Amino acid sequence: MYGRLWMKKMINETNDKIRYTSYKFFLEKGYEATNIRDICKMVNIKPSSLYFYYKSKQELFLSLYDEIWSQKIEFFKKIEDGNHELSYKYLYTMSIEYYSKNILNEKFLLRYHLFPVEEIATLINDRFNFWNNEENIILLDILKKCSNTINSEVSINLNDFYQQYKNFLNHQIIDMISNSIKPNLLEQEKLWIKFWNTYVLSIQN
Amino acid sequence: MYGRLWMKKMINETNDKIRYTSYKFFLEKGYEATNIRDICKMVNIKPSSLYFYYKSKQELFLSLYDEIWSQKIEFFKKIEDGNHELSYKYLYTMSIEYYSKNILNEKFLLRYHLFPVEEIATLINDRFNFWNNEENIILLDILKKCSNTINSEVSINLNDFYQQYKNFLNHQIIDMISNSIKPNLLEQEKLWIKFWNTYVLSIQN
DNA sequence: GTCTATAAGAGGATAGAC
DNA sequence: GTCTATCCTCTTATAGAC
Repeated sequence: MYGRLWMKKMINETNDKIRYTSYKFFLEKGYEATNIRDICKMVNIKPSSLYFYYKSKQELFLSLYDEIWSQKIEFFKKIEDGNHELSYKYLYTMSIEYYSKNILNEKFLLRYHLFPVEEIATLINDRFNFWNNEENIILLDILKKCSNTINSEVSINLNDFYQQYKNFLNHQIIDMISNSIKPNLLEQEKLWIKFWNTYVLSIQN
Repeated sequence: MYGRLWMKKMINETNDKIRYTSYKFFLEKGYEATNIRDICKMVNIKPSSLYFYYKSKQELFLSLYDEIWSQKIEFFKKIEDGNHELSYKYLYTMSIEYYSKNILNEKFLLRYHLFPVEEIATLINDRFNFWNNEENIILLDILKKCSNTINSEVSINLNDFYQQYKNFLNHQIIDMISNSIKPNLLEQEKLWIKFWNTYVLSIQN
């Protein structure tokens, strides 16, 4: 279940039900197979009532899509501005914690990134580029701070490291999505050490 | 483009056009967003003609799904029965060659595995289990032969190795699908060495 | 085998009352 | 805000002629 402001939830309960229900449908059945009538049946309203909140199915979907991204960005902003000392390992640990807690959000994003819906493809693509760019900026900022705080014996090319790190994380996210299980702490530790050693090894050649 | 017997192609041209067109639609637009009318427009026939070949949209889809799996199984059977000396590295090289050549088939399978279509979910699931089991049997047979031909200094648990090997391959397939690029031979070589070294290292602990 | 014609229903969306 | 009623379009699938 994706997070929402508690206050907002109390202001308008129907809208929250709509959002929660349609999120689940868009995630599991997909955009085309999700229909307004079924959403409304779950929420116990008539279709015309939904159109009071959203002018179209598209608008409803895009609003959810943006909220998922926005929530992720906020999480990493908090890490950057938090008072915990930043390190590569800490960023990785926090990321895995976020992704395993919000793995359905990642499944949602993956679905519409890998298999775009024609009707909204260009809209989604624009939004993806925007949010992905936001994420890149924040993560590169965090990585920069990491490289400043530790006095590392290896000098790292941040852009290059970021690419490999992202690839490493993406594989784990895919595994979580397809296996529906979270890696335990020991496995995480092992995977990180393996990644780190391999990376350091590769740049020393 | 997925392969077909040349003879079969000549026997019935319309059916091949239907199969080729619907394959592309099911792959790119998805099952729900693909409609019979659009397929028929591309093939230059009327919808009622399509129902001469297939009794329903489901049947058409399932027929394509099975052909994709069947083709893959045939490839690995040929490797097993071929006269080339079997080794882990050879299997890997041949697999990558197959996957990069037929990456759209893998995208097709991934799509309906990760995001099942409700209407046909149980049917697809049964078929997936069947074909996946076939693949496991053949690949384990090949791996067994590999472990026999080489006089390896490390003794390998085949089932364990197979799991890790499959995981390793799956990550590369996902990368090919999302990046739409094939890894070059040098990268393949590097990835394999990395995988092999890490695996041997891990079983020595 | 391919066509015309059409049944039968599902889906997105709106008008206007309360 | 939520309802009833309804419009219009799209979709799978069939009947029956050629």
